[in-house]
Amino acid sequence: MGDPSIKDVARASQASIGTVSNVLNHPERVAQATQDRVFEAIRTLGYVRNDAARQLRAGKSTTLGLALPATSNPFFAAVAHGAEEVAAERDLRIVLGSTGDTGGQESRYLDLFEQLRVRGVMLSPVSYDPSRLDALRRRNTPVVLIDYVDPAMEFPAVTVDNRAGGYLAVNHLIERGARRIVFIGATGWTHQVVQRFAGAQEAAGHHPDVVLARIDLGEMTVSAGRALGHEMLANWETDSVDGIFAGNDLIALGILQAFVMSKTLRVPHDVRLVGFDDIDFAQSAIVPLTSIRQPAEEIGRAAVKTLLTKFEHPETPAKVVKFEPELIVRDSS
Amino acid sequence: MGDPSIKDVARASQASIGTVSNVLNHPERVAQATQDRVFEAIRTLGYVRNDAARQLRAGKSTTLGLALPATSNPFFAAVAHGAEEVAAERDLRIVLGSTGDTGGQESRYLDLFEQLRVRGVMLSPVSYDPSRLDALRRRNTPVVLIDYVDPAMEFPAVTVDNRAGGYLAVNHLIERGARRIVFIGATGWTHQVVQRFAGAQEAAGHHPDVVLARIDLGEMTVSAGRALGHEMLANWETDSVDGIFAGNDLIALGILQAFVMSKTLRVPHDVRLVGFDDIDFAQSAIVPLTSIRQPAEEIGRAAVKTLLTKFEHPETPAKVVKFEPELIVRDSS
DNA sequence: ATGAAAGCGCTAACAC
DNA sequence: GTGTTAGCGCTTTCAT
Repeated sequence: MGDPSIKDVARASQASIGTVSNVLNHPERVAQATQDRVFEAIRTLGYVRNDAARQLRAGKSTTLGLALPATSNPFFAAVAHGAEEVAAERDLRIVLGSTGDTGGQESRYLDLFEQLRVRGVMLSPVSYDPSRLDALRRRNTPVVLIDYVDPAMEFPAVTVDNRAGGYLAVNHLIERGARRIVFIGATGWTHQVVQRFAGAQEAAGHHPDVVLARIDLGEMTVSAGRALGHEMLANWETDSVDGIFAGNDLIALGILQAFVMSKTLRVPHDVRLVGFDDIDFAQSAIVPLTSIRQPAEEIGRAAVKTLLTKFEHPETPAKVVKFEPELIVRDSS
Repeated sequence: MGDPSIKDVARASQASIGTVSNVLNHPERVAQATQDRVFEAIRTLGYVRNDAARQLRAGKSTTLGLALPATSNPFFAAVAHGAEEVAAERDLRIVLGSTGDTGGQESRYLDLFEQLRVRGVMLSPVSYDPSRLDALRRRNTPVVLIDYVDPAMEFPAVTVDNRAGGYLAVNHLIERGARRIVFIGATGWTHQVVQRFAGAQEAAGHHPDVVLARIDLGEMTVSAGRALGHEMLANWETDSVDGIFAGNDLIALGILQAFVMSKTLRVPHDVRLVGFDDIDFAQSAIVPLTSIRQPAEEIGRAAVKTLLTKFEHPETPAKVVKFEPELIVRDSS
């Protein structure tokens, strides 16, 4: 037979099911002696509340959906960590989804969140589809965008000024003497990457003698970066590139590794390298990595807080929380 | 008003509730024309299945619980990734919990899993409590242990031979000439760490001239390692330590960083350093890190597969899948 | 091929 | 303080 239900507890403790429910949810309404009997029965039966039944009854869940491009990237892991921290304080749980750099799983997780009737959704969109989010809004599920501001300003957002970050990175590269710079992005560009490149272009635009190229990877991982690094080495023509701005730290670390292993190219002597995110491992890299820092945990915390505000004041107009990126100079540049 | 339910769909499509349900779950029983009408209504109404109601009716969920010590550690993130991969193939979803190095949240997540009526639990126990797991077994929820074999062999497990890993690490250190070795663990030792130390002791035991000490950290993170590194530097007496075996790569990377920054201690010249896990970032470390590799994603995949087997053949006796760790020699030793 | 109805476990409204 | 009951949305007999 199945799990003990509230009905079994009622029988065992000689109370009605309503009373058992009250013991659990409004103990102050129940006599002490009854409570004792009920708790005793709960213990001996090993009763545990059935969350599905509760939720069905309540009509809404106590879960938040969080969809991020790549949870294995320490940057996003930190965002999730910050979010969990705040959520836990309110006894909210988080269902975390990894949508993939290319967003292939994005729609799948949104489906899941809808089926789960999550109380709110936090999404770092890869393939931004407003109609998808409209559906959420029609069911009154608050949505917060992470690292994307929708042009119509319909949804609140928590972002970092990626464009400014891109500017900082390339401007720094130029100040350090780089003139032939390449930006490493990814095909199926996420909005973030587009913005970083835009900032990079702006910085390069101020200097007529600077050339800014770009290369797209299939995914923004260490191994993709490493593969690219080896490829660049194989085709290296002296002076072809003297500055690299990697779309994220994983790529930067991969490239760095390839260069250092080969021993033919020194960083920063031959090529200057800047990453993005400033993950923890950037500073313990083989050549400590110059990077653009984003406050990962804070972003996660702010996203949950925005949701909490929406719960309490549904009519709050969409607000954008914007963090400023920071250039962290280390040895790689 | 709330979300559209199956009832609304039934009304809008002039079909009964039962028929709508059949369209969704057993389309072959329903005439094509009816199906078309139903799907049309689903679309216009924006109907989405209510997972809570489904689950209540079914009596069980389609979710797996996975509790790991620290999801921000790339090693565990990779384990989770492997698990998700296999789970997704079977349309199972995973609720991931971070129990904390000290296991403070372990019980909390087990509670959650019980309330959720998850179909199976994967647990890397920090504070192993058999009675807690017995409760799960009484409700016929399969459990797989990760990186821990319970002495009674009541639960299947997926493990790496941590003891062998510890042996490999210290044996290697000794072969490279280290004689005064220190192991860095954590208070509230997890079973894994205990085993690693046991293996370390065994290796040291073969060499009468080798001294093996140990230091415990509050948590096994990069910053805890870095703090320890600075402390060690401050109290450095020449020749006091010539080999360090860190309980995991995060600690090793932190120590490494402290040493390299100070420039007074060279790795491996003055101290040889070995980590554990072989996370991706170990090879791009400032001094590429020698480490003991564990097949993270495979562990995750094996855990889910073990659960799947239990679903299909509940009476299968508990089996232990054991992976062998591998010494990866890089520059730090 | 379709419809009617029971019931999963729970909470809240109401009656006593 | 305690008990009774309706109903959340769904799937599944069982009739028709």
